[in-house]
Amino acid sequence: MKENTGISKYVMLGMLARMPQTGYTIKKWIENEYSHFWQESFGQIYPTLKKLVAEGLAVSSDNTQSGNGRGQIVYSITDTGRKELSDWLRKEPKIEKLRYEILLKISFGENIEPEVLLGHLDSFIRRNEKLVKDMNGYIELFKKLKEQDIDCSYSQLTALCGVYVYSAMRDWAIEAKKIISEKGVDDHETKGS
Amino acid sequence: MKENTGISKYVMLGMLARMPQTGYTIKKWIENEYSHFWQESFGQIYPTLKKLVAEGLAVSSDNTQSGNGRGQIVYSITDTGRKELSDWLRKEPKIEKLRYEILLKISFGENIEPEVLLGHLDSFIRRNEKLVKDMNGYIELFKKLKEQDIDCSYSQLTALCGVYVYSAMRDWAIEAKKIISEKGVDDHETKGS
DNA sequence: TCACGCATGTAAGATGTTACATGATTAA
DNA sequence: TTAATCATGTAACATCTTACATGCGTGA
Repeated sequence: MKENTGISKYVMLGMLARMPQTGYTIKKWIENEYSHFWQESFGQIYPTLKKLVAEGLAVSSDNTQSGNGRGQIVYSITDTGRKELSDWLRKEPKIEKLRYEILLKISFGENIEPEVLLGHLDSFIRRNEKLVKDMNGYIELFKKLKEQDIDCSYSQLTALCGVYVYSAMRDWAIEAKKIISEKGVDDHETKGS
Repeated sequence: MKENTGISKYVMLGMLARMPQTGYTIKKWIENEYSHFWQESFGQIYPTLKKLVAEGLAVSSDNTQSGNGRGQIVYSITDTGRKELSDWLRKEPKIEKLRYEILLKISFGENIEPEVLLGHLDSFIRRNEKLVKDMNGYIELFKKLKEQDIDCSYSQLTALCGVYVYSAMRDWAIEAKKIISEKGVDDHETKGS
């Protein structure tokens, strides 16, 4: 019973709850819509999907040679799978693992010229600006889909979270640049290497 | 040459660049000051520290029975270690791995009663409020230390980032609650289980 | 004496990524 | 015909967490 692939299992279940899908399309969804808070690789997806079937949480309709490519495998969620998913959804979420390499580098900033940090912050700002734009793009898309009676309100909420967080990151980086360039430079000079 | 323990190696180097330390104190620092953007476990720390010594990036002064406990091992960074650290600091940071379980659950929200989501968001808000408070506490502490000529400006910057991000998270969650309770409830009702 | 904090360490397992292999279809 | 995209999969490796074992010092 302790043989699951951690949370990936529930990610797959949640994706299949939307509609029957292939591992490939699940990957695409996660890349596009989820990248700002979750990521999965094929090396996780395909084995997990097989496990779901083995556990009776999904069924695979092997459409060999039907569609395109080498014969795609469409997975659908079962009732047991839906039950498993909603049980998990009820549990209080706790995993919040973030690893921001840039913050690590900033925090070790006294070991490097401030100009290097300013450079890192510049690309960080650009990256976050792009992400905010992307997220707003998704929100617009979801709004349009809603006009066609396709409801994506929950995905829209996560995109909104992206807007909030990426904007905050950008604002922080701008402020950090200001603080570093105002007083960080002479700091390093007086110390030398 | 591909035998490093990933980024943990540089985290250790950065910690030792501040002052000679034991693995235990490094863990404490990371838990307190870094938890919002990085985490390391003893299972990573101790082996990594040994590797640093093997690679000549640090030296261990084995103060057996000197301090308290079973005999602590104090590690210090070498010149080669400092060089390695600053080389790494120069490289553009890219790792940004975040896994927010709560966003996953929100995005699968249509499979559960909205009340469950509202509950998750409530504890999320409380958690972020506490974190903002903690971060502000650190900033105050760092300011006081600066009056005593102990410079923590770079750590202060990362704490500031915490303030920005956690505030954004809290604000988003408040907004999300509003959106869900305004229209999410009847949505689920019309669908049934 | 007993619990707790300090302190180090390892083994096992869980988790995750990367690189590779395969091969069909589609569009240029 | 060639490249890209669709599509599945595995093996090797890298990484990370968890649980455990050890044991001293300090204060209640």
